[in-house]
Amino acid sequence: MYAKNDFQKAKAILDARIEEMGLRKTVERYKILEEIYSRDDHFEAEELYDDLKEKNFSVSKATVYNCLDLLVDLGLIIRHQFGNTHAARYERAFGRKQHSHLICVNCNRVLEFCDPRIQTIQNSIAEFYQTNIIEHSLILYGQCQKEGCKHHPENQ
Amino acid sequence: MYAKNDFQKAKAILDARIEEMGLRKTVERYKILEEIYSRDDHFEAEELYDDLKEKNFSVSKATVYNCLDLLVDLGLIIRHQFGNTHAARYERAFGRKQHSHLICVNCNRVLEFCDPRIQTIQNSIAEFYQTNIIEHSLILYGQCQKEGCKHHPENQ
DNA sequence: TTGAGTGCAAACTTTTTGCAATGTT
DNA sequence: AACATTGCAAAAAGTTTGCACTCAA
Repeated sequence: MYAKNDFQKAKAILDARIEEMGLRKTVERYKILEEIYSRDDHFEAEELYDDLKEKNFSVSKATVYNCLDLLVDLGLIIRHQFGNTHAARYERAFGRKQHSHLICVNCNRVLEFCDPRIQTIQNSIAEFYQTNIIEHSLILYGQCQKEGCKHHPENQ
Repeated sequence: MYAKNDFQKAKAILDARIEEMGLRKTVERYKILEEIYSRDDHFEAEELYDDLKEKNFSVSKATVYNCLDLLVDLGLIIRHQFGNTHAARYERAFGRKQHSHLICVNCNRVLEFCDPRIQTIQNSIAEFYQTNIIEHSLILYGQCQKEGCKHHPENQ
């Protein structure tokens, strides 16, 4: 299965980096990584916490947050700060092609899209300002036409 | 003065829309708008609150937040959610040309830049997905070379 | 054995809410 | 006078921290 290979890849990197950094291989870290790689969406820390609890693998929130930080640092997951919600959202880094986000301001649904021109822009700016650019985030806010999207009258 | 005209323009709109919506012309709303239009940066709600207090015009935080929401809705100010800080940041909408942001992950400084290609991308995506796109946000995260930028060793 | 990592609860930060007091219309 | 708006303080929401206990090395 596609996602399973991605998890194996991520796990191998986590393994290697944990050893390299002299950290400990705790059950929690691997369980959390596995849970994340079983998902295909943009989730909040709280959702991950609830999911694990529901699957009878309870971890404390502190551990969830600690682990998310570690996985972001290692590049195994990506953190987003969308403008329409308070909480940070995460997604796995492998097995999903690089993409940008189109957020529906009515129903909060996230649509992913790719456009190679963004990388071109990033390269131009990096060169112009002689700056080392680490990453970019392009978010479009719009109104999706999907069914079930509750259009607020004031947004029409 | 440049910024003063921008404030007058924003104030006129606020005036008109307040009447239109049957809201009340409170001193607070105009003071807050004026304070915002005297600034040229990306500030947090708390900073605005402190500024007003320092100028001997105290408003409650509730009022600051309420007013910021109103001004965003009316398009007189712009709200940003940058990924490196917790709090939302705001800037005035008039008198500043449309721009994107380059954030230094070391010192949190905000550099503004313009690139017309972003609008092109937005238009393509809007057409492709047959979606009404209201706004876009492109944020680049990098390491600036400005003096006083405290480079964290782990980021090098 | 040892100290990194965990769980828990308390603290903290940012934002929202409830309610009585105020002031615009 | 009516009620939208304010101030204040308390609550919420998301995240971080302190500390005692646990378990991987």
